[in-house]
Amino acid sequence: MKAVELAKSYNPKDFEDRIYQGWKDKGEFGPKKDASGEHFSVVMPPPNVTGILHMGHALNNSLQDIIVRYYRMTGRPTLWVPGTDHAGIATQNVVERQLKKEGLRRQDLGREKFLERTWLVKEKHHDIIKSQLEKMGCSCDWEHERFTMDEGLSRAVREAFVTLYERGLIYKGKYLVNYCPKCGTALSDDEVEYENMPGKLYHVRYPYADGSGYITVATTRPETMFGDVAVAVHPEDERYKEIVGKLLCLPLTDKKIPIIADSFVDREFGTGMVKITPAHDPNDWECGRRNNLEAVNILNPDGTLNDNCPQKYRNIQAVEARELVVKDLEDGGYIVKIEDHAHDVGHCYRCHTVIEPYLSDQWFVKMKSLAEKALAALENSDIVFYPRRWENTYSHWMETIRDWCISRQLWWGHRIPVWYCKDCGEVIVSREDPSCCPKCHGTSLEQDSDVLDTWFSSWLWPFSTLGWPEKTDDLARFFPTSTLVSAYDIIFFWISRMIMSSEEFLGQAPFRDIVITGLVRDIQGRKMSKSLGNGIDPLEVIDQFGADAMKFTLCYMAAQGQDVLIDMNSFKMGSRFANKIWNATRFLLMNLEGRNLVKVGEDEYSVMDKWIYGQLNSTCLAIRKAMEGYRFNDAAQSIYSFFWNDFCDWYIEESKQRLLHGTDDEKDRAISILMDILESSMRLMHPFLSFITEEIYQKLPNHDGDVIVASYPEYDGRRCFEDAARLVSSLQDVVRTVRSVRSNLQIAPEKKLKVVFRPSAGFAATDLIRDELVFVSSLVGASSFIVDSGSAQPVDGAFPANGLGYECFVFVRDAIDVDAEIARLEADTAKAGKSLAAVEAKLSNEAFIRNARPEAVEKERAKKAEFEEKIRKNTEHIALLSSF
RNA sequence: GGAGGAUUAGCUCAGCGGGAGAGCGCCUGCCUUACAAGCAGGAUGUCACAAGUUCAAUCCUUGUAUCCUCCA
Repeated sequence: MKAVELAKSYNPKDFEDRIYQGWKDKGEFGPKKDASGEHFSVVMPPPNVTGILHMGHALNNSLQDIIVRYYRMTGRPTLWVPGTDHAGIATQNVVERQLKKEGLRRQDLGREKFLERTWLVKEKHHDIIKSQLEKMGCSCDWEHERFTMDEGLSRAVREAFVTLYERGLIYKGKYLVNYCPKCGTALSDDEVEYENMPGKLYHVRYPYADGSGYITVATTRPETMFGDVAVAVHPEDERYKEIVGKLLCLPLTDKKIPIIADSFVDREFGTGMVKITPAHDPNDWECGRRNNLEAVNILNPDGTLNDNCPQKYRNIQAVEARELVVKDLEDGGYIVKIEDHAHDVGHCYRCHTVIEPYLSDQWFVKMKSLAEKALAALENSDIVFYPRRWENTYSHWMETIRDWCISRQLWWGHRIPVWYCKDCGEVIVSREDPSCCPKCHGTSLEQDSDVLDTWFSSWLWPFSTLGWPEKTDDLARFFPTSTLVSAYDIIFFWISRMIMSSEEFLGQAPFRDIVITGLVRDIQGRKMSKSLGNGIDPLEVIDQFGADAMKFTLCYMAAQGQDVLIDMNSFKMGSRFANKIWNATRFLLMNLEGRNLVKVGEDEYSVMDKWIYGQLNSTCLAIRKAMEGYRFNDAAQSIYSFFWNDFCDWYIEESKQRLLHGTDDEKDRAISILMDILESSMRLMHPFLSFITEEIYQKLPNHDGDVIVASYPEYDGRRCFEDAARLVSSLQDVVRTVRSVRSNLQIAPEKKLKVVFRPSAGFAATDLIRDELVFVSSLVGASSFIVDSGSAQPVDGAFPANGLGYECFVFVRDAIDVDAEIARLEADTAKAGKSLAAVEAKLSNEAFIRNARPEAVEKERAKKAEFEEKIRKNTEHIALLSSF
């Protein structure tokens, strides 16, 4: 057999793109036609089509890719559906910003032209996103790619809307919505972000209508007083019991408003009296509804005061009107005082403009019955969150859910499938575009101008992408999906709603396992954001370290649900590991020269062979368990320590003896086992380091097809080789002990010394050490390594060291720092003394002997013996050293 | 106001009812014929604080402190 040449250093750019293209060309990402068993399917949380993927996407998609590749290799029919989201407001904002640079508004183009332009922007950004996902190595099935405004998904949106309407779950109503004046649209409650901001609290006198004095109310927004319809006090507030029902004069107007009682009033806040402005405050809105109060809207859609206000203030922006109103109130003697007052102000989650509560016509979904089904799904364990603690958050949201405002005053999105007949006023809600009014047969129909909230399409994602409402094969085969991986910031927006829609339309949960990842933050724990400039571009990471290094590092750091704090340097970890894999492979492939691969039977295994196979085997088990619990960091750590610490540091090192100096037969057997482990390792590591393992796998003489579709190594209970594990562990201990002596004495590596190894009677690894004498000698730099089980060898003048069940004597004649070594031994003895005292205290405690598990007691006894031996030997060694 | 999370090595973080861990960083020595992106050795911790449960607590319970997030 010929050696295989590998480039001298690991350079992911040499092969990552090529490998990805190869997988794509061969159609490896789609579900195998002949795969059997339970399906495994995942839908990718669709990124906003106008966004560039950030590290959060990298984390999320890396984890999905790991899961998907893992299950694909276990042989299950596996599907990962990619796609993008039309992101109504965000995308429309992008296009409007472009227009603004050209001095245009969307109205100048008109709806149709504007949408044409938006589609172009969408296409461009979509291509960027797709190429980013490809660069990352995501093994999603591009044949199944979807976009929320695809024809099929649009049909699903209509089906959902009309079905809900038919079930009486959709209604249009006057409602106080969160209105973003900049985006010009209503927002759902969840799309409002609150931020504590400085403001003022104005204490204003409202005189009694009968002239008998005045009361004082506190408000942060005096300009809304023209919309006041009442002043409320707490019903149990003793101070104000007498005045409930009295009328007040609204200053600056000739309006009369009553004093009412409502328990939502906070008695401690301000004067304990609040003005009620139902059209401009959510709490007041609720209060107004409870008390049958009119809602007086005082704003125009552009944020100026309207005709419900006195002439003087009309058509002035609210902020300016406030100053004017305050001045007039002051002039009229109505202001008692003005205090600084910080309070939470709602901002648009897209453009961060201050939200204005605004009374308007909107479409809503009644959420109560939907939420009940979604809650039941959790109670029945149809869905499970990883980690579990998110289940509380989910239930709480479901229990306190409010109706969902789904209309948006935008152009980019799914048009609401409602038409109004201009002739008879009939409202038509239809799956198909109607050509005439079903009631009067008039043909002048006008479609509702609003579009639906983007989440109204993405909440259907797990089944709309599989063809729903059609009864497709995909739907039958891959629904419900298996696992959803998402960050916690969209549990409410998206995850919860998917569960509701799926329960409502398909009668089952859309997925079982919900994996909630942390957020990616910078090294100081701050969110990565454009304004801070602390973002890390995944493409830059890939450029610098490779996609495998990025994925492995993220996986290694993604402890269940914890935020991931990273900087550029973090990725060195994955990069070094990949380099290690590369070089270990390079070494092994070099050694193929002139060799024949042979089958080595289990009965021919050496202890070291058994050990490495056992380590491989237990790693398989560890990974399986980690994957089942979505403990990605555990899986990554298992792989890392197996490949690097076990395979490279010990097994390959041990093999070198035979590889370099063995007979042909020994060399053949050595390389055969090495190649076998390497081949298994590539399969084992492939989900976590996909490109490098494929690149290497293709070069292995013992490979079969592509690793991406190879079978995943399975745990085999019969191949644990626990005895070998114990023996090798002892051997490693001996090596470390001698090395430590040398290192402490600063003996140069090239200086070979005689070592006498003196095992105590019970030491199990004596035979192994005899068998591995050459290996052990080379590792400890011994000129001769004498196993002295009968204590026959003189050790006078040798430097002593002890370990678990043995002593070593290193023959070193050069000047050594005896004092330092004595000090070290004394410290060690003191530490052992402490440990011994603790153990003895335990053992002399009757309660411990009585109550503790027998194994625990046994272990303590063993520890006691161990510490005693250590102290005894240390004492001897100190004496020995003192005589130097 | 409610809920959740965090507090372990210099940094970022795992972990666990019975002898404190990883990566990075640091110190020392090595270019040992795969890898200096490497190898070997080493130092560093009242596991936030206080009570309780337990034979045994870094781990479980409660409280306190500090920090973070979400919801209202």
